[in-house]
Amino acid sequence: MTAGSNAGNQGNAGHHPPTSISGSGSPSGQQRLGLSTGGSPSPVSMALSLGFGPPGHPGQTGASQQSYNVSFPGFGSDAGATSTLQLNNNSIFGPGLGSPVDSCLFSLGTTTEYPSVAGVGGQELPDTKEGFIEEACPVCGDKVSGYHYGLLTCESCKGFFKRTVQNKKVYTCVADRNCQIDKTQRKRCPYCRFQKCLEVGMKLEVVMA
DNA sequence: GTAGCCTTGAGG
DNA sequence: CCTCAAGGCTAC
Ligand SMILES: [Zn+2]
Ligand SMILES: [Zn+2]
Repeated sequence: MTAGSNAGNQGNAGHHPPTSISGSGSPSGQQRLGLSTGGSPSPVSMALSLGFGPPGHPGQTGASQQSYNVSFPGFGSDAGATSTLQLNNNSIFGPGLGSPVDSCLFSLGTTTEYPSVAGVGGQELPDTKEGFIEEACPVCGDKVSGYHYGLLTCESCKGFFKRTVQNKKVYTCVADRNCQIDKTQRKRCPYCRFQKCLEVGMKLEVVMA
């Protein structure tokens, strides 16, 4: 459970939990994606299954639970690693938010990979000694401005994530929910952008807290 | 709606 | 007092 364990952990009731990433150790241990291709230069070939519980029925008791199921069946090391993120209670996609989809399955081709983040080759951790060489936002690839909602992201994605969660915005992908999120295309499909935000590990609880 | 900049406030 | 991140503000 590389991801499941720390999916909703860290009682971030306070403020800065682990800010001691300067040079050693893991920041907050937000290594949720089973990208542990330790030794496997495998490309990003995976199929993500986002399983939304309640499709958004008003009859629901307010959608007490929200679960994102991310599975990676195409990984050599971890065959079929499944990460489950469970959001109890205040699910953003609860009452007012009709989930755009019940379940969507999109596959990222071999050529489909993140901008320039360590991503496949490693984790989304800063890096060795000199601060973070990887100053690329894991979502859009823009320059990182600092830690936002659990990981290093750019200012725009920080604001986007904030706006989305706080105002409980609902987006809809006109395509097949597999839009490429780029710095220049990130405005194109907010749905896929937000999905990538979650996929990358941005924490909803921090915003809703 | 987007994104840069500023303010706030806790923790060290 | 300094640092960092959450969140507010606002020009575009
Ligand atoms: Zn970004
Ligand atoms: Zn899309």
